[in-house]
Amino acid sequence: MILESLKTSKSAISQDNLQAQLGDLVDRATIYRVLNSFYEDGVVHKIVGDDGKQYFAYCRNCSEKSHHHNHFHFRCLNCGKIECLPNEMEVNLPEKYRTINFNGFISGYCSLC
Amino acid sequence: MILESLKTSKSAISQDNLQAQLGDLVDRATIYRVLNSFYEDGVVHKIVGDDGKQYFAYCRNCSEKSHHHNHFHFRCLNCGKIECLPNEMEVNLPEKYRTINFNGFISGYCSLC
DNA sequence: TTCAATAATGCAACAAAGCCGCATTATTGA
DNA sequence: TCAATAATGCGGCTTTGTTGCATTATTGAA
Ligand SMILES: [Mn+2]
Ligand SMILES: [Mn+2]
Ligand SMILES: [Zn+2]
Ligand SMILES: [Zn+2]
Repeated sequence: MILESLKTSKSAISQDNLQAQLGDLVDRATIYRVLNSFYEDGVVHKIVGDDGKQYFAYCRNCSEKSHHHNHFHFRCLNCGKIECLPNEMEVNLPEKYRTINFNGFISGYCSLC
Repeated sequence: MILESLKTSKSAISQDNLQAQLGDLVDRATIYRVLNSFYEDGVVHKIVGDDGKQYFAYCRNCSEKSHHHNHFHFRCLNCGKIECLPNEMEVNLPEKYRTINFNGFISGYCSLC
């Protein structure tokens, strides 16, 4: 059920989001565990929002081995939607620096709000 | 004292960071309040790390009215330093979207680690 | 099919980060 | 000088996320 929600959702979703969908069918801890194992298995990517919360989005344009997650995410301060922005980014790190995790996040107002 | 720490620190710092410097001279809640009022007054900028924590960095290349905070921050997973990366970024938002807050964060390993 | 080994879940507790109300203390300025 | 205002400490509270442990479910070899 969680995988289905992730697949069909257009936006990145968080635990409380899923909890609202599932009610008390599934425990809080289980949702977190499932999301984390999806993340470890490369099924979803994880973003930490500027609200300090973790969001998860189904990997769509990723092959098994090569993931492309260097895009920004947008959160509308009014309607709350979290979107993946299309453009993949490149960031110039200083010499010899190595990226492990990219976390690009912008909050603001979407076209409807 | 908090302002002094922010001014002299080369990296963005968090509450627990300051607490370690100040000991129990200043209460936890007060540190948060001071940091937030600096932020509201445009004295510092605030970044939410991919560890979910808030970091604050003294505004260095900002004028009173125009701030330039569209840069990434880097956290070394080994030594823990948080740096402002020099390059200012531009992100293409979809039509009619408006940016309120930019939060670029990369974690990885620095040149020394 | 059966049943022991393994995995997933629920429940409760816990920790970290951050915020807020309220009483107290400090600062300001008329 | 002292009343008004602001800053602080303390305690409690919420939210987010994790973990230990007992229970339940699933798996797969005999
Ligand atoms: Mn991916
Ligand atoms: Mn600034
Ligand atoms: Zn919106
Ligand atoms: Zn380092």
